Amino acid sequence: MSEQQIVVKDPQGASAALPAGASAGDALKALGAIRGQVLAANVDGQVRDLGTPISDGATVAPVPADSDEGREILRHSVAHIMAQAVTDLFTDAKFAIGPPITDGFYYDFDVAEPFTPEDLQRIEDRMHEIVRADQVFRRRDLSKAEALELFADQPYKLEIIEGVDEAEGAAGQVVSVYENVRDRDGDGQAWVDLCRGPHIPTTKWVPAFALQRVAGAYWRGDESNPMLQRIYGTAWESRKALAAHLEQLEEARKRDHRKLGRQLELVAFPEELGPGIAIFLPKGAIVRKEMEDWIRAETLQRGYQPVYTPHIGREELWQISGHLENYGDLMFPGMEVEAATYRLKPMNCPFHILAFTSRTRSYRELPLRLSELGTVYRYERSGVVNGLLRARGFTQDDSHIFCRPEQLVGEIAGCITFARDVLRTFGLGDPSRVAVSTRPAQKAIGTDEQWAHGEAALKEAAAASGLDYTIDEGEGAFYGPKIDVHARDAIGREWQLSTIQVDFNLPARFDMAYTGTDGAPHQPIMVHRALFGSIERFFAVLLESTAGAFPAWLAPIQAVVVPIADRHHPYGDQVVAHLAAQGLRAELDDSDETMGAKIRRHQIAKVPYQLIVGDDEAAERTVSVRPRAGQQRKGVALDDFAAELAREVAAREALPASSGA
RNA sequence: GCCGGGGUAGCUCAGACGGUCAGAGCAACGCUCUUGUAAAGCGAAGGUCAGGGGUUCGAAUCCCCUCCCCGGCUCCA
Repeated sequence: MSEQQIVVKDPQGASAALPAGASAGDALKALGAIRGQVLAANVDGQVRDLGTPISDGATVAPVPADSDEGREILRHSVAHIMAQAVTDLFTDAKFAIGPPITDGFYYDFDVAEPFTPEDLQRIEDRMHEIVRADQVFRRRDLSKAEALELFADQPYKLEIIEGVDEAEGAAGQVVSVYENVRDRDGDGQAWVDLCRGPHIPTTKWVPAFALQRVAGAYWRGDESNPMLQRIYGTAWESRKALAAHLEQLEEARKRDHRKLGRQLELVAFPEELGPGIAIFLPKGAIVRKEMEDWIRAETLQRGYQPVYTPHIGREELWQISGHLENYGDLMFPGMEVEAATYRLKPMNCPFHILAFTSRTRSYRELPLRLSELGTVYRYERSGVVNGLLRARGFTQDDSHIFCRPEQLVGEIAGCITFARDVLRTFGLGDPSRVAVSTRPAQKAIGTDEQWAHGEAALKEAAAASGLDYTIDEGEGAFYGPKIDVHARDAIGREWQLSTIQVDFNLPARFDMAYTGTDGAPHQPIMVHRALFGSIERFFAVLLESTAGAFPAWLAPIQAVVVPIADRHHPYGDQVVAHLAAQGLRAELDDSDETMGAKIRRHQIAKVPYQLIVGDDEAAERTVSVRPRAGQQRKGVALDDFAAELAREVAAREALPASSGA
């Protein structure tokens, strides 16, 4: 057959002739496209194994190991290797699914006893053996019946195979499996897994991996299903990339807001108080107050009106709103008082609605934007509480905008702009992701038309913002669709912060109305929005992103005066007074310590500026300015420094993300 | 809520086959030192070993229950 030839080309148009039956890998070699590590080939827009036979006229592009696609293939392959190692060591283990995920992979197993850390080490050792054994990944296509027989003792695989027909229709009669050929010269003894692929050519193509942890996970993510044991791992295109990733994880651990919150004396979680409830200590309270002052001023400027509403109210309110029915599990139990039941508020919405309905409203008042830093309480399940990121009591920068239908898109657009301004001001840059969430499959109230209208308005406003957005199908709140804004922090992690929600339902449930130009009552549309999301969560993100090195305008102490000897205390007091007179937060360190110890302490506390004062400075009315990061400047006139710092604070300058880290 | 791992002084941690195992460093307190750029010296003090129950001659150590924390799952701002 060698006389038969096929021609392949690369996306740039270069072509090469190959013998018939050549593989994708052969094609890449012929095209000169294998440079460095290539794990797979993109054939006519589909990622395939290097061993896939290719047809005449195919366009073939390499999938490099250091691309997102390449890493996914690598991680998925390592997941198979892990599953093989587990089944080697635990012969009765049933295995479920093992996909690649962001930065790694996992595989779920059903085993009699949960894995121990020692097991993890054994599994990892066995995986290294498999990698060294240079096992080939070979694809085989089977009929459904063949697959059912092959996996007869693997109930989870059977369940997946059974589902194939429904998912893919009559054409989906064929399922694919990948076998790891364990003995290259031998009888074809292989470890087989149900899989779509693609995979790396052989196990020795795994440059670097590590197993990380074991955790319980429900089969198919449903808590009514049995709990499986999930092993998480990570794999990279090089040892260096793996080391960099592990280092990044270590950096994240160092920045943990619970740890920094304690070290920097910002927040405390006293056990006596109960889980998920935080105390803001004086230093943390200053940072929070600056955040609150900024958002309050900004909110007023954008035409919102402040309201204050209480923490508790009669249960009837949440019956009307539907929260009790749809959200009841997350509410603290009722308090019986004078034949009525009161509840802590899990949301501020009904109270803002009551502010609206406190009298008749005219169309002239719309859009009516009510705003509050409202503290809410949610009975989060015990296992989910996580410092300030997931608390049982937290404060939302919550606003509800009541508007007419034709105002809706404009109001949403205004919220998106506002959300971007929040992120930029706090040094988080532009949103990393904007997602429009649509109607949930279950537990949703309202008509299809209302949902469609809300979703359309959100998409229109998102498109108008110029930001790319994605659709999160079925992720909306029970009362309406929403836009979530995500931001990336200084070490690359993504957080969901702002949320903007459209709601036709609560206005109806509360019989809200305004008088229109026609003199008749009309129902307003309601927009819920929280831009920080929760002050506590945003605070935590800010803390982890800056590693505690807050920009000067947020720093609890902006400048600390370090006197060289006791005799410099009077001048130090003058410096502090001078700065304080300009509204700056300055302190004198008059503790009984050496200067070196003081400097070290304040450096660790990430104070933006240390002002060293001794005989020279006192005589000349200057300070030696030792910034948290960068060069020290001696002999700076006190007036000049005060003016500089005041300017920096007023401008809310965000420091470079790396400073002080 | 579920699976797994934890809880020793304010903080970080040692001690754990049951028997001088109640320990260290830092912080806080007292005294001395008065300092020119990331940790001065000395002293005294500090703990129902998360809480409760059990096994034992004897429990920080073994067993059970509860509380709290951590990593995940589910859920979420």
